[in-house]
Amino acid sequence: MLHLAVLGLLADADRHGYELRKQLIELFGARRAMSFGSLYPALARLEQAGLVKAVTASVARPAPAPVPSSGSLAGELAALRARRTAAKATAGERSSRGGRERKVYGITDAGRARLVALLDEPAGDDRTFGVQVAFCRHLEPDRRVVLFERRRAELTERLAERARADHARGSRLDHYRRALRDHDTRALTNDLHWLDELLELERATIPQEDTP
Amino acid sequence: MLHLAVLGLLADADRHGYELRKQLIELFGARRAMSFGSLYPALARLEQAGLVKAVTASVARPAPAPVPSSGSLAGELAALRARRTAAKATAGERSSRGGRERKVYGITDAGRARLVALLDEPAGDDRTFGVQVAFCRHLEPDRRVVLFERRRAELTERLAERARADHARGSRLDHYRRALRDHDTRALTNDLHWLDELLELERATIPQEDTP
DNA sequence: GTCATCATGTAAGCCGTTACATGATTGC
DNA sequence: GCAATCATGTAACGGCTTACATGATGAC
Repeated sequence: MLHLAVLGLLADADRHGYELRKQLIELFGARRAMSFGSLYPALARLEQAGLVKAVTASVARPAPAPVPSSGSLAGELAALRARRTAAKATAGERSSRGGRERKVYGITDAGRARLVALLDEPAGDDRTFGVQVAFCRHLEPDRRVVLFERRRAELTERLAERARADHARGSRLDHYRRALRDHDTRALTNDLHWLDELLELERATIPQEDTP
Repeated sequence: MLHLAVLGLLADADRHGYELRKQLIELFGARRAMSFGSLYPALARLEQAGLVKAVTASVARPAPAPVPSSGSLAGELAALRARRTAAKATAGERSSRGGRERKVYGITDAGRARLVALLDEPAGDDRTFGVQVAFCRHLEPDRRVVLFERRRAELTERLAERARADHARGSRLDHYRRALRDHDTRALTNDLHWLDELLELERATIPQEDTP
């Protein structure tokens, strides 16, 4: 899910980790946005896999003047500070604000391919489907229809399962469980209607290959 | 979440692990029901903590005739088999069907206390709130109101957050993201209405301490 | 005789979280 | 000079899943 979200966002524009998370919050809300603790390692893994590449690395050229190690801890730290300040001074495209050097990532061709593959894959998770919808413009129109219809089938199946269970049980549920169940069913039905709307619009815009 | 669900179900009646999971599926649906891989260890932990106790253990009395170990693997296995068959033959309350001996658990007083504590705790997770509602009849009426109102505040906050984000962004979202956002907002609003209904009913049945 | 269902458990692993370590810059 | 925000990372841990091991019983 994280990979999907990161690749999806980077498909729009190059970004650094911190920025990525802010976007995640804006798009999915604070509680669904992954924490830095998983975001940064994920970026590193994606980079290693060649799906993403650092565009503006804090390159820190071979160390301007290597600063012979004095052996003292304070000296080492001072050297590090100096190196960083230097890097900042020379980094042309940096905006004036911000603390540490950013590491800006961009998506690669392999990354784009991966993104499409992840969008095309069955969701598994409810939240994953939401992310897929958020980025589904990167999908071919016909694959988008498949995505929506797969989801539709899944929700229909859940409703059927629910109906079966309701039938089996003689509706011996207390007030709260009944309220919960009814509400869930309504939510499921709303989801289904929403999908139908999406599908209708999708089919209206792509009347593909119907002239024999 | 698992602890809450298990304690909630055992508060209704004594059950064994396998049965517990079937109930979980019926109540929350197959995809939200925890797997055996987490259910059995959870039961063991709850038992150790004294929140649950084995009611019908496969007691396997000190081994009817200890069967002096022959040293051969086949012999050991045969002995085990015999012991099990014996246990089955003597277990009075077992229903005729089923394979292995069941381990039926019941909730203890400490377990009931824990259940109420877990119901009273802030949800954290959306799914946890659902489980809390399913078992909230074990809560005192006034605490139930607190549970619902806390949730109400949480959802209201999410809607506000969303409105803020919508305002900040000049609504530059593609079709799919806008559809997703609108649908989420509608779902949130429906949840809020549902909670209001629950709260209204709750207050109607308990007009507590209003005569000064 | 073999398949589905009942029944209990263990082990490995995934995916995420919180908490910590580190530090620059801006605004009050 | 202090807090907030920007910025990147690591380490420990949690909770759940899958896959595996084991086996009885009934139905077909």
